[in-house]
Amino acid sequence: MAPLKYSKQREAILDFLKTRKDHPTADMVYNSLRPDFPNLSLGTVYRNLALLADLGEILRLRVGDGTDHFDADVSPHYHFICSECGSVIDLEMGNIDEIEDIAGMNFDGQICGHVTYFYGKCGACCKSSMS
Amino acid sequence: MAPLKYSKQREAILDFLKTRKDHPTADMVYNSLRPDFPNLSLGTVYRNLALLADLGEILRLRVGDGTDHFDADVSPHYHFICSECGSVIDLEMGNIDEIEDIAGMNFDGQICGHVTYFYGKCGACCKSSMS
DNA sequence: TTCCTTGCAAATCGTTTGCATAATG
DNA sequence: CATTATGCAAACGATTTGCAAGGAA
Repeated sequence: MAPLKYSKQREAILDFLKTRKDHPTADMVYNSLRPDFPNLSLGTVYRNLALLADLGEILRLRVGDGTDHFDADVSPHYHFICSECGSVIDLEMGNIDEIEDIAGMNFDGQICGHVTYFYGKCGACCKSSMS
Repeated sequence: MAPLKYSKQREAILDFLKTRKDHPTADMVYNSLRPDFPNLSLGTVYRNLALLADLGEILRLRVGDGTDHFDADVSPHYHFICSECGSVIDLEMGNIDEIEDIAGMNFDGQICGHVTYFYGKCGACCKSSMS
């Protein structure tokens, strides 16, 4: 559908995301890449993030803070969002796909996916608030 | 904290939400109430929805379609979002709170909540697409 | 040369906010 | 009367888009 041509901006955006585990926003990507691409435009960042997400090369996380976060780790895993500092952290946890079966029991449609975010206070915030 | 005064707009907004099971957006609330309140303003709708959500009288649902949906049913339950028609449907399903325990097992912070949305094709869309 | 991609700026969309006025307690 | 709530419009932040120019195939 889309013959897709190479662009060094897109490559840089994907490479950058792969180096990060903190799930940056479009703006963070933009600002981090500006030193290397002085006339990079925010529009290009948004366009490529959307494209990469559509291709399944990255994940778009709608964590509920108003701005989308992105993750180059597309393997199935879950995220935790700290209610204090807002950081988005990967969770290493067992499979919970059975919740789809539970959800589908009294439902007359097809469930083929779910999105789950966990909330609370992260380790760092727990420590720093030992008041 | 907030001495809260009565307003017929707020009452109408809450009453309206209670009559609906389809989780309207702010704009839907606004348009549905306009016949009764010709000079109701969208700002008032947003202000009251935010207020009611803060008070815990309604739920704000961030289903991922860019606009918030609201639900006057504040009892614990889950939602399904149809990927075809976008409708937001209540699910009657058993408790899955154990996913928080599973998530917390290898995590050094405190997990005190989760948000889960199920996706797929709703009953109506399944029927209408029996191609 | 074709047409995808970029940079830039303007436009959109959902939502929030400032302010003068109206309504509540 | 003290204050909260409203309507209106302007302001906002995140994201998208139109367009002319640049770069890949």
